[in-house]
Amino acid sequence: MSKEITSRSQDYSQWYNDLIIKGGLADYSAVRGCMVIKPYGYALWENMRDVLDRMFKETGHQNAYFPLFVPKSLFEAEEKNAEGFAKECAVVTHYRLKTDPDNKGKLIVDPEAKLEEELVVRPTSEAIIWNTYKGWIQSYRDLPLLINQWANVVRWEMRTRLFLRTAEFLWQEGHTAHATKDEAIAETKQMLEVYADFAENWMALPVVKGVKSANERFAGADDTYCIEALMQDGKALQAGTSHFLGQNFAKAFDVKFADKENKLEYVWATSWGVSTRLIGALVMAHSDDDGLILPPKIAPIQVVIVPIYKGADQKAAIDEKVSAIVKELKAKGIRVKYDDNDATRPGWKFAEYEMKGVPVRMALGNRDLENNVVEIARRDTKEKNSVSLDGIVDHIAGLLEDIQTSIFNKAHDYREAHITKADSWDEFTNLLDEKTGFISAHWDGTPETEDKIKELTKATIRCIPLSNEQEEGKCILTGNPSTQRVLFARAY
RNA sequence: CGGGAUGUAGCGUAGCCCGGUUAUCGCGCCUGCUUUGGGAGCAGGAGGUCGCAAGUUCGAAUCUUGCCAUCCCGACCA
Repeated sequence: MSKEITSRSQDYSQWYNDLIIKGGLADYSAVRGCMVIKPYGYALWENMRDVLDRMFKETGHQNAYFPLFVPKSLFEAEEKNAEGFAKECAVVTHYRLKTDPDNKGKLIVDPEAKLEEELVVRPTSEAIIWNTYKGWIQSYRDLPLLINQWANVVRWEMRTRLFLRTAEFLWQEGHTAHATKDEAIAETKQMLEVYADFAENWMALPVVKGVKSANERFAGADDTYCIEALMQDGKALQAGTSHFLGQNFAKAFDVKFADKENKLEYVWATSWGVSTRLIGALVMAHSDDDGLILPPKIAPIQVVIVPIYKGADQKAAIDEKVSAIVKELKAKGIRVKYDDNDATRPGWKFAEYEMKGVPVRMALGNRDLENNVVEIARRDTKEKNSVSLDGIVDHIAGLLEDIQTSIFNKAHDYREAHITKADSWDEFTNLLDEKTGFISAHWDGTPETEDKIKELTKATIRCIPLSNEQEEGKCILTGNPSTQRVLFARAY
């Protein structure tokens, strides 16, 4: 078995899978298209979830939980939404098995137990939630209604990839109801800012904030705002979306409220979500050929301490020193692991924690104790230094901040270097094939042109950046007049 | 659902073309001793319906047919 992580130049897809499996985040499962998130990967998700959850609550949201199953009649109420997801829905048709009379020890679906109405396993929860909101909202005093749910959803994808696209995935979905259009739009934009803040300041993942074109918009939304990230292979990844749903769901589910003048109005809606896909984004944005590189702020283990010793006496001396350091680090809120497992040797541990992306490693042996120092290695640059044990805790705290900033800057520099303007079709296609990344180009604004470009190049419009400057130009494909550049890329 | 490939121990594989003792090798696993500053060494050991089924044959991992599963490339997608 190869102990090396496959070189990214050879096979990016293989590189990505190796990172996740060898980094201990997840495994393929026995179920088609589904994955098992292992404890280390789940700890990472929990850290991300905790930060996001706090941000949601700080912006006035509450958590709730809605059913996994959506009756088909409810699911189809909002036509565009239903159509958009129809092709990837898992459907429950029966509620019982029975023993197979012809095949001992086997079970068959009991044909007697067919459901009157099929249940759709939620691919997203707008339908069941808006059906519920109908009963919760009567007056403007009930608004705004600001709810988030942490849940799993199922989308029966043809082809799957660990974290990026699995048949079942974990996510959060916010669903809000508002009295006015402006308030709903403000909510949509606010949550986009929350996502961008989380991506950049916690995941060290630089993102472009923007609006989707009509083709890429969420089924049932009037506008889809998104954050787009760039992976190290030059492909874009949608990292989060925030939808302004207009009154589409209110009308589909007949959710009206009495305003101050006692007039009945449909409510205005938003929904927004991020998923375990963010972990995939993290992996592809920061890792190198030696394994994962996790941002300190969300890494399950921020510091690992590896003892190096011969015999019980040396071990005892190291244990004593380390327990004092661990206590101090924990007091500062630093997540530290002392790996004194005697079954594996130091070299093994070094490689192991590098693959897991632990930001800082301390190695402490007899030699160090004599000199009152410790060897500190940072994962991102692989620099190793001998550092005095006096004031070590402050040094580590500073180092963690440095690493957080440093990996953000590295990803940011890469992203900035891969946003390129194209002003002719040849330039556009060459950039896509040779340089990759985001291509900033003029587009005539029609879905037909976007489709044609996708057909010819596999590139899609990732977003129309919010910070876009208005600029006269000609569409890259048709030459028709255009007022602004949009970002194209090949995407996951 | 179209195109391509692959199924041999927990993982990765040799053997298949050209049928013939007890199915190869590495990693991992178990026991013991020695080790421990970058994936340890030695010794011993356990582990197999060769994807499933039928056929050809004295004899099938190997040939034939059917089925199943998985992976890769498309279409679809957070």
